[in-house]
Amino acid sequence: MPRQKSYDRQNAITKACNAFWEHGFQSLGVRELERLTGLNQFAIRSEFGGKEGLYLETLNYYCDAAISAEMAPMKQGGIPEIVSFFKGLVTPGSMTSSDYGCLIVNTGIENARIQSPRLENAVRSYWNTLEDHFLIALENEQAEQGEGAAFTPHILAASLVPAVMGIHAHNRSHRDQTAGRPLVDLICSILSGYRPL
Amino acid sequence: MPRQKSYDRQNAITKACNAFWEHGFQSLGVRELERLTGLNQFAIRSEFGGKEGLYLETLNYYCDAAISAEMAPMKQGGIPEIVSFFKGLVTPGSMTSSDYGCLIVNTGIENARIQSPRLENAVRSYWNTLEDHFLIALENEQAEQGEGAAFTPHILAASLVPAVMGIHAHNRSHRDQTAGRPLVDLICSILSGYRPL
DNA sequence: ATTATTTCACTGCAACTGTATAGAAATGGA
DNA sequence: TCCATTTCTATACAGTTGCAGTGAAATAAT
Repeated sequence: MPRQKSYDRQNAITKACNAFWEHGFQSLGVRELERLTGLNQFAIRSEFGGKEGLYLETLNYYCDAAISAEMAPMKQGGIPEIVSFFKGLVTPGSMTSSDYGCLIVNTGIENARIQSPRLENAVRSYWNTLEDHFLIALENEQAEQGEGAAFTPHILAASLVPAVMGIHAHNRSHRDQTAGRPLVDLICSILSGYRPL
Repeated sequence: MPRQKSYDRQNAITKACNAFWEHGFQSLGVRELERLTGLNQFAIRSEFGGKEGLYLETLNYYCDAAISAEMAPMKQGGIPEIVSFFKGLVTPGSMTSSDYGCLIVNTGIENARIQSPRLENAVRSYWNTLEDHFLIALENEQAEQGEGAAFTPHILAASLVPAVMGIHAHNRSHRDQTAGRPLVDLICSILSGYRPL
């Protein structure tokens, strides 16, 4: 019965994600958004609930992709998997590596003004999820090493999260997805030091 | 001969700095800027060269203040002065500690769209200055320790800069100027480890 | 007091914002 | 073919943006 849609929903979300990632939320007008995603204004409103709705959808898409592609291995792993995650932050081709930094970091900084609780929750949830993954991997590691482990999982996990933010922020600032490598190397060497041979 | 101005220039810059720090550049309209700074539109245009001119002035003010208040000690110091700098990032009352993160980090992330070369230069210059201060302090430290120092100054300096960004980003994201403390502690303990008794 | 100069408050302007609405176009069943 | 339903394009709308212009107010030297 209905007329067929002129866009592919998932494809539009992917394009919207890239667009917001690069330009931010406020700077990206609805008309430019149409152009970059292939959506039309009616679709943005009826399918996603307006610009903010579409943004929220892209945030969820980004989070899910990052979690399943980059974080997930840490749940079954230890320090080596954390090291892999950090290396992914500055490895071209990785989901979590981009000249535009990280959509969540960017949102967290921009959202201070927008003050949208929905956006705030999405951001907070992402960082909680990351910290949880770090924590699980560190607890796995601790269980493997026994009581002699030279770190406290929950404290170390809490300090790795802002390090991730800093790598992203540095990448975006330099518009270079490998710019944060020195800190990645430092973190990785510290973590490796916690893992006796 | 001239009519006296209704504002104090330095006071206006200070207020503008706080306003931009909290709200960002794009989100803060000229009319709200008037309200928050005590300036009038004519003054913003004639005295500062419009909104972007005023923003640039606040960036310079912020940079100068941060450099002289927090970075300067590192030029004559070593690792203890670097440690002090990091602690300042999460110490209420410090110039470099704020619930709104860091004006320069925020600008670096927001400016990806604005693409103003003047803003870009201000940001880049700030991070270069910080890295230079780290480098000098580390070289001082190395000179004091002799050839046995367990770090390479220019590599370590380059990795400390994104760590600073991450602490700021974390603070802003949590709207809590002490939120980045776990990473601060981690960095400080690493640095202290580089300094034999 | 008159004058020249500067700063002021106020209004106007074109461009843009996100959203809403209206009518045309497409679709598949009756 | 006609119809109900959905999506499309296009226009309209009220609100905001940064900036420019205009005449009044203030100031200090003449």
